[in-house]
Amino acid sequence: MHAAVLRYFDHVARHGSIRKAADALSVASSAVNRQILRLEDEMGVTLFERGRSGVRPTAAGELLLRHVRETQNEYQRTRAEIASLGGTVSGDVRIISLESMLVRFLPQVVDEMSARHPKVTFTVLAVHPSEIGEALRSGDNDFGVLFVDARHRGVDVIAEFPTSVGALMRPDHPLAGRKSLTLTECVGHPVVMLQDRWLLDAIMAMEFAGSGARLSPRVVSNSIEFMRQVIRSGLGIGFFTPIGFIDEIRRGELVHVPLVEPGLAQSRIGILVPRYRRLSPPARLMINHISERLGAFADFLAAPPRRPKRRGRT
Amino acid sequence: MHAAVLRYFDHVARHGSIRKAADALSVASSAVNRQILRLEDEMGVTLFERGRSGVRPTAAGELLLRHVRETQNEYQRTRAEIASLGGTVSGDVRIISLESMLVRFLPQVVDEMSARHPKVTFTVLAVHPSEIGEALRSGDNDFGVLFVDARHRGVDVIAEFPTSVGALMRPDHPLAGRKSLTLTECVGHPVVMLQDRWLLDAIMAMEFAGSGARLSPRVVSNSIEFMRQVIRSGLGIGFFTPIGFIDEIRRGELVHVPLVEPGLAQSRIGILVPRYRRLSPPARLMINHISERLGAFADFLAAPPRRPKRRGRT
DNA sequence: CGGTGTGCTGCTATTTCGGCATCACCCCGC
DNA sequence: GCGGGGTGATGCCGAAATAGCAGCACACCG
Repeated sequence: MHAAVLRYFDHVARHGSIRKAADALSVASSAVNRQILRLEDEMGVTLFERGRSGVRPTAAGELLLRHVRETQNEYQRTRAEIASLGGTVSGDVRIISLESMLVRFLPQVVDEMSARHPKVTFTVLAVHPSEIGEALRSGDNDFGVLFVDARHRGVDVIAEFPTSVGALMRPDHPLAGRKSLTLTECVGHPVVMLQDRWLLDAIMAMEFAGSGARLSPRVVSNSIEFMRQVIRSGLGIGFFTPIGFIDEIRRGELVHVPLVEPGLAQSRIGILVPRYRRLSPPARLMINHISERLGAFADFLAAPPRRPKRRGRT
Repeated sequence: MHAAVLRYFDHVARHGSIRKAADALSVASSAVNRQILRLEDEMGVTLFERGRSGVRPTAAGELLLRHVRETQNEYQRTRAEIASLGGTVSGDVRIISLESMLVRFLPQVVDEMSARHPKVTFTVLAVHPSEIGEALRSGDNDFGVLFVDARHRGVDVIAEFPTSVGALMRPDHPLAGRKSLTLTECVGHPVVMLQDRWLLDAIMAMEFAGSGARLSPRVVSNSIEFMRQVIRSGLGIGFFTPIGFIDEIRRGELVHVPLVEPGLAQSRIGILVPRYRRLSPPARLMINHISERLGAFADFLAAPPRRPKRRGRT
């Protein structure tokens, strides 16, 4: 429905090059070039600065770019809404997430949603904490499953759940019997650490650094899967939210002891949506589903993991 | 830049007929028809119900229509924003207004703005009070200069000014010397009245009706210009905000005595914008200018003509 | 100095689009 | 019943917009 020049313009801006954009679009570069020139003529201003190694949007180009991308996003959302009139929910749901949610939680939720609504597609991306703000505001994503951070602006938290960040260890670890722990109590026990600023949010990094606790990292990695194996081998304690390890905890292979550090106790995982963004029907369904599943986990964690009795939902 | 089918689709919905829309667009009806058919094929749903006497949007059509119109509005706003980068402000400012503002106030403001920014065009419409909500929410208009009414939802009041609704009369009228009046004090004096629900807002109609004051209307009309002449002839008292008669008041040809009826004292004229609407640069300028001029009038009315004082406002 | 990258531009083929005439249908008034 | 005027849909054809190909001019780099 929308003119091809919208896609061309968007791609050129993304690739920073007319030829690369044309390549990605599978059209001749001359076609893309002429559309851009015609567009500039229509607008009466230059939209790209021509450099020796490509093009870069001018101020006017940025403005028009915002309009073009918003139009494309709204078009997709409108199509999904129209399709949902016929009873079948369809469209693409775009989620940005904490890495820890990508390990167990979101795959399961996506699987369930996908079975229930076969025509819905999913795009789930892990984002670097520094890019969260831009990723939410750009309009490219529907919502995020992230740590709630008051520093985010222009973002609404439409559901949040307490997460007990805690020490993850084998059941035969000396500290495994404790009901709760402080970081200082962990001093002396070997720990496994995450790579800086990734996986765990910057808030937690600050808390760990500011607590004054001297933890001796035996293993450092940025792979949660690697960490999982390391902790199961008994090489040390890991500090995580339990969500990525829910299966091991249920099976009794790992024990999660909540930390009672004052700052960490308030950690919350929330569903964050860009303010003023209209959500597509599948996005709304997905949010409902994630909320439900997160609530179930919160219930499970509130009840002692000794007895793996099922709380409520299926 | 945008595909022609957007305009076609919008016009067809507005006119309720493909042929009429094609006529308004100055294209053959077959062209418009084919574009609509192609659009429906692309969407996979019927967008119009074909009736005996034209077409009517289906639910899916309404959804797409909203997207199309929003896209067109945002495009105009974006163009104005790009144009303002070059220093010259341009674009169309769409205002809905009280009729009383159209008589003296807005023409003057438009004239001043038009002189300062020659490339800005203006669309100023008087709207029936019952249509204010829709007119603001439809996205077709930038803002309204209207009585502030708490019943409006989804609308932000970004500036408001007290208006002293009062009795308008010749200087030689028996009541002309008063500092203030109540409606009951006007009983016995002939008055000229406005036609119901028009010009004066519904609030005021309620107030007039509920005050129990029995006023004898000698002349009833819906034309402010006609009222102006009638009052100047001394046929009676009129009840208006002074804005439409500011020239006569300044020249001493008419006197405006504020009413102290409890409900009426709180009347305010405000600049109302649809919530979440991004304003184009000329619209912002126009709002600033109107605010300034309204503030000047408020000052003029607060202090007798001999001593004009300024209240801070830019 | 050629090699590779960039954006731009004639030329030509193809696709799309618009205009005209026409058809089929429906409703209303005579 | 029967035109007349209204509607949207279609076939045909010319015009306009678009895309593809090849090539140009320029800038960088080793």
